[in-house]
Amino acid sequence: MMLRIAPELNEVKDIVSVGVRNKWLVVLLGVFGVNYKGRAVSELSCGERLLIIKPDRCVLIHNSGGVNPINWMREGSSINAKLNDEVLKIKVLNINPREELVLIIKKVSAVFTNDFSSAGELRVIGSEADMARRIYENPSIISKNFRPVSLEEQTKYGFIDVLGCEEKDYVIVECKRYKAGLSGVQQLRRYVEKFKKARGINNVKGVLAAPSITRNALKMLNDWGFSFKRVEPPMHLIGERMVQEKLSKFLHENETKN
Amino acid sequence: MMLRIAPELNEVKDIVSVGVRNKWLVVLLGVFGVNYKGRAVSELSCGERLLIIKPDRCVLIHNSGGVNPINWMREGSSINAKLNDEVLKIKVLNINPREELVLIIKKVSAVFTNDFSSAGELRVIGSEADMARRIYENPSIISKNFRPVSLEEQTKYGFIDVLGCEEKDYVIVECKRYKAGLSGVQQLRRYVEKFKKARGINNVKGVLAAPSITRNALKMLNDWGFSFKRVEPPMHLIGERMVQEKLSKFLHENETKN
DNA sequence: GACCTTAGCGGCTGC
DNA sequence: GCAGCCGTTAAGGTC
Repeated sequence: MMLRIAPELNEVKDIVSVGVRNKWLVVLLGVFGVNYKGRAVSELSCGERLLIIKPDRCVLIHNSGGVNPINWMREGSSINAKLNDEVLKIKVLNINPREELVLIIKKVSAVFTNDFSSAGELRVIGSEADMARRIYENPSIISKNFRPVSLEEQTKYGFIDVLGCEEKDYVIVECKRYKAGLSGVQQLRRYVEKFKKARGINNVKGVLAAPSITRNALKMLNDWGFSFKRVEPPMHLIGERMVQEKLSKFLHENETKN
Repeated sequence: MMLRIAPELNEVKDIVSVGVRNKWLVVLLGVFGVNYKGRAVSELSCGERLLIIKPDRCVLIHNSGGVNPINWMREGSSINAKLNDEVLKIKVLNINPREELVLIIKKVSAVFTNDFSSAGELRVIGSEADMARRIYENPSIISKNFRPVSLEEQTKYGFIDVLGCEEKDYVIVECKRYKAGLSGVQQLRRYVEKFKKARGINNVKGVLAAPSITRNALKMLNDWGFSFKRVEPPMHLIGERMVQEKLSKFLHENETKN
């Protein structure tokens, strides 16, 4: 572990170099500007920012607000620090795609490096896939006669969340976790059209399943002869009223399925 | 500024509380688990992680790899730390939407808090809007007879990147910065259809402008009678061969336009 | 506030 | 590797 408060830039250079070499975590709070050139070109004028270099050698530069970094480089970059002309220049390179990030560091309030071991994965409930699975397992959500056939059926034009039938008709269900918008309708439309064409049939219904839908999207849906099915968001099952026991059970079931 | 290496949890509590109260930056490297409940539900088992609380009170939890946080809360959350049963519990709350994040901290390697002033914004060149502007200003990119009429024209169904005409026909251009896919075709299709309907006309062409296009997307584009126009990515202008002077000029022009 | 879109999207999955 | 798409998407703009 290494740490300096208000260090000289040559000390910073050493700490960053050690951290990068050892694949440790590096955290630096300081004043610097950033130039990026790669998938776009960006310029970030000098100011107080937080620099993070992770063991996997991805680089994050954070402003004082916002969830997303204002600049970043993805994992596997090569990182080089060098002192010149009263500033510390950190150059970060990636190939494929070729990208370059340059930090011009003028002043550092604090810099820190330490081992940072990797830890377990996240488990999430309430995704679109959970929603599709719920429909698959409780087909009456869609209609009395709905009989699900497959889940996340792969096609060349994307995958169909739930495919099923209703008496003699095929039914394609597209799920959206929250309010459905135009793009959801377009997606459904694409699947229905391609499905009809691929099988040379015409009796294919389209259903958009979501907790709600925007006005425009509903209009478009109707224009195309599809229907909207109001479905509780995937979170519904695990809402406030749900007891902890149920949650654990759900989590466990979910886990065993993956 | 406050800092502790391998602190006791009660010290951590104090530092976090001070940092949050003063709207400072808080950085903590330690061993903890995270539970999130809000737009979804997630469970993150105990492990070594990096916690960041920003002055705007957004909260980031990072694993040792990856650009994105593994858990987070958006700005404006309320944050409360309390010691109980040999662990430090940090509860983060947001309303609208109602979300809750709970950290169970078992061990801390380092914790740090410091003022973190906000700094300037990022300037980016090479966006889709830049691409549309280039076409608007250099209409021959689309065709000899293309006459642009408007840029980013707003409609109820999304905005049209470039609208123009070719002799007696209207032309709607949808730009994509990189390889265009199915959704770009669908977008174009939507704009063309709605435009036709809104004006009660039929002579509307659709052009998808991008550096390249996927096979499926091209097929769909052709099926719908639209055309593909290969256009250099917005980065082209500012590629390797471009001298620094030109870049500065471009940056400056861009600036004066915004 | 509703709605739509982009993003240096990131990251995952299936082929 | 390409292709398509979800995401606790985030963030920004317009109506």
